[in-house]
Formats: sequence, structure tokens, C-alpha cells
Amino acid sequence: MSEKEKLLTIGEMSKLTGSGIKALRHYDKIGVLKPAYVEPFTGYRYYSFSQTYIVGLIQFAVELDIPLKSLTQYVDDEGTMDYEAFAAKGNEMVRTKMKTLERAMKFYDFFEENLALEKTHELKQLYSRKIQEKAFFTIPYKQTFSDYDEVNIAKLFLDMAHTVESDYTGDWAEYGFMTEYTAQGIYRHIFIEATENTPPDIDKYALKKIPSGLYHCRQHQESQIEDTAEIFKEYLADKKSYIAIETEIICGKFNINHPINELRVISAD
Amino acid sequence: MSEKEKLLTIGEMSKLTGSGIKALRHYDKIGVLKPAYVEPFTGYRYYSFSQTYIVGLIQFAVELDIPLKSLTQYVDDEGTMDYEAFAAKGNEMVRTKMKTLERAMKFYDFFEENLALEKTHELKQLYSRKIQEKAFFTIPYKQTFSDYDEVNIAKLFLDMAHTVESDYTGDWAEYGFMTEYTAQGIYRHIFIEATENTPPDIDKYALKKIPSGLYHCRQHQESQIEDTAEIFKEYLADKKSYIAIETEIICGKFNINHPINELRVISAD
DNA sequence: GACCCTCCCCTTAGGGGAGGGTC
DNA sequence: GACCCTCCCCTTAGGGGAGGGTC
Repeated sequence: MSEKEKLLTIGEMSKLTGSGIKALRHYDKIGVLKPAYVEPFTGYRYYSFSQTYIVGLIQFAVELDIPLKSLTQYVDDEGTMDYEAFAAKGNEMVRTKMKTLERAMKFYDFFEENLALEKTHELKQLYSRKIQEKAFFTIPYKQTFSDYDEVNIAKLFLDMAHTVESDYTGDWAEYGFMTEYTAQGIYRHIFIEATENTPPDIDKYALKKIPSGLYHCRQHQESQIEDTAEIFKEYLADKKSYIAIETEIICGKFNINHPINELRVISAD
Repeated sequence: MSEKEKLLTIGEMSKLTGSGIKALRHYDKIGVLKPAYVEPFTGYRYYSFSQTYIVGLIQFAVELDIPLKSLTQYVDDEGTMDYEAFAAKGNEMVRTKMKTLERAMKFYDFFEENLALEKTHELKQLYSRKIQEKAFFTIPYKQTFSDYDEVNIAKLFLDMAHTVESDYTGDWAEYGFMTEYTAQGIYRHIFIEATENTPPDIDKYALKKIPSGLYHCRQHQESQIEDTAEIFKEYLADKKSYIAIETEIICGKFNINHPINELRVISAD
């Protein structure tokens, strides 16, 4: 009985640590934190002051999604905890979380960029912007894009994404149509952008470098890559060879069934 | 029927996006991603290629713990999505997550520091180390610490932690005993370290600055702060005034019922 | 009167089957 | 034979009661 008087009630423990009473009962139940003393008849739980440390560790584990039940691994029969092993686990989890967050931030940046792009331009308005060099995995496409066959193209994208083995929606790479207009003829391709995370050594697809530079652009809903010459006739008037790229962009208010495309051209002439 | 042929099966969708088939069915069920077409008789789900975008958004939301059901907020009856509002939410969540992770990293650093401390010294071995300036909330304590009363001290810590209103186990501030030895007498206190997050303006407790400098230290299990003069007799031989601090430290293998204390002294003489 | 106890039900984002049709 | 469907059960870290003792 005098034992008990040295101890904290569950409510005091809760206030002291910031964990809820329900949480403390839960820790008892799963065995990660047994009260220092339990009244046999009433079932009242009493904790020692030093057990607040353990609650701190548990809170830390919860924040990092370390399963609580795994904490018992670090404690031996005499109640000795292997803090070093626990700390190593914590360190690992912090790193993992960091990477996830960084990916999310990258995604978010891509998002912001696209939103800004759409906000400053109206549909069918001509504009130009600088774009960095990119690398595209490409497959030649024999038909014109005006009578393209959505099934087959989807299957090709599927196959490429699969082969490239990168979850490319996670990386938010571009994908779409590309046409090379040259003195020798017109070459159509479908493409998926290669990112840092995609292997550069896939023989199946031609890897093409798309130059950085000032691109002439226009946004619209239906594919208009076949009308490139007409749309950019002023810019292209004296050009013999150029590249046209059409890709879906994300915009502020957009209907998933009618995505907005950006068509862009650049000439090396 | 020809509709269907333009579409992707659920398995293709799954491969393309990296989300499981079960996940896609789940999205259908809760209404965040209805298939573009569902065969009335068989119930087979078919998706359009552009719906892979939506899956990307969902993956992003899941990573940031944005409840999927809340995503429907951003979509109006015609299927138009307000990406800007969604992006704002994403940005907010990224920030929140970052803060949490930073706290966890701070905790982890504290942990590592303590572990390193314990590894390099054995119990009852004298050593010295530099410690930065700290600030302590203190309560005068009238008895000696040798016959201290665990209940009352626990209650005092409880009260302090409560008043300071900081979840101090979360901040991993120090707490323990402090004795000031002066020409005028011996003054005992119990203390909780003030951190960046604690309010500096609590009248109830004296806020004392503890100087930075080279502290003489020793680790042991039971409280030995009353034996300070004896333990550090060489260092303290010619000193008239000094401060002794005793606080629990975390160590590699430790028994929660017998925590290890570090006793440290410094003199201004 | 404020505290504490033990059930019991509920939440999120799916995964793991079982049992049975479909390409 | 490989795919897809619909149940149904299960997981984590607790919160929200209800109903009934305890400080």
C-alpha cells in the first residue's frame, strides 16, 4: 500500500506525458508499458515517475510509424531496454520518411509549375517559354495522330511504363506525342520522359534528347499536333526542320474527361 | 461495346499506376475514382488512360495522410477538379509532416548524444565535458536529497510540467536535482529545463541560468548528489562555491527501474 | 464529484483469402 | 488459364460512449 503512494495515477501520467488515458490503457494491453503497480481488486493502474521516459519513447515510435508491438523486441526479461538497437531503428525510419516527403515535395513542385503555366495563358493563345533539356523514351508511330487509336496508344504507354519499370506517375514525367519535321520527312513518335530514376540503358526504345530552348506553345483540349504548321505558321514560316511535342498539363480547374494539352514547337534552324 | 475497347482493364490500370487492384476497387467504392465504364452484367471495371492522373493524385494524398474521402470536396458535379485548392491542401500537409519529422530528428539527436555519453564512460568513473548554457525552472527543496520523498518530488515535477505547459518529454529537456553550494549556505532545488518552446515568463518558478563550461561528471545509479563534495574532492578542494546537478541519462542498455544518473559540478571560483 | 474500470463499436487504406463467373 | 467479381475477415493506435464501481 505504501508502494502505491509513491506512484502516479493514470490521470496524472496522462497529463504529465500528453498521452491520453485510453492510450496508456492500450499500452498496458499490448504489453509495451505495464503499470508499475496494479491494485488487484479495483484494477487501478499506478505508474512510477521514470515510466514517463517510456511513454516518450512510445510517442516517438508512433510518430515514425514504428509498430508498437515491435518495441517489445528491444526489451529483455529483466526490463532492460536495448536503446542502441531502438535508436538505429528510429534513425532508419526518419530517413525513410524523409525520402517519402521529398518525393511528395517534388510532386508538389511539378504541380505548382503546371498550375502557374495554365494560369498565365488562355486556351488557344500563343506564348513562348524556356524549357530545360529533357530525355524521352520513344516508339515510332506510323499513322497520323489525327486518326489515332486510343486503345493502341494506351497499350503502348502501358508497355513503355512497364518496361521502364518506373512508376512514372509517381515521378510525374511527361508523356505524349512528338513529331519531327525534317527535310527528309515527318517522323511521329509517342514518348515517355526519362527521369533520374529510370534506367538509361533500355534497348527497346530510342532515347532522344530534346533540346533546351525557347519553345513556342499553345494550349487546347483536343489533340492538335497535326495542325502544328498551321498553328505556328508565323514562327515556322522559314523553318525547314522542327520538333513538335504535345503533352497533357494539369490546370487549376480541369475536367478529367477533357484534359488540356500543351503543344510546343522548337526549331534548330 | 466499342467504348470499352478504348479502355484499360483494372489489371492494366494497376500495372500502369503501381496501385493494387484492391486499391482501385476501394477508390471506386468510396467514390474518389469511378471507372470510366462498368459492364452492367459482369461488373468489370474499365478505365480511361487519363484516369491514371487521378490515381497519381490519390497516391500523393495517401502519402501525405490527406483523407481520401475529403478529395471529393475538390470535385464538382461535372467532374471538374479544383487543383488549386487541392494543391494548397497538399502544401499545408507537407509543412505539417516536415515539422513532425524535425521534432523526431531532434529527439533522435538528443538520444544519440546521451548514448555516446554513456558509451565512453563507465559507472563511477570521473570525467569532464563541455556543456552549453541552459536555463532551469526551479523550485526550492528544503530537505536533503538523501532522504528524499519520491512521491512529493514526482508531484512537484508533475506540477511544474503542467504549469510550464510544455510536453517536456516530447522536447526531451532535462530534469532532476540541483544544489548550490555557497559561502552563505547550501540551496537545494528540483528543476526542469526550459526549452525554446516553454514560456519564459512564469512567475511561479525561479528561472536560473546554468553557465556553460567544463563540468566534472560521474555516472551512477542511485542519487549521490549529497556526496558531491566527497566524490569530486580533488576538483573541489579549493572551491568555496559550486553548483551540482544530477539528472537521468539514457544509455545503451538500461533498466527502466534503475535509471542511470549523471552528477556534474562546476565552480565559478 | 471526480476518477477509474471493463466491455463494445468505430475509423483508414487497403491486403488476403474463398467461392464463383469471364476473356 | 489468366482475369475479374463480390463478400468477409484482419491490421494500427487509439477515441467515444455506456454502465458501473472507487477516492
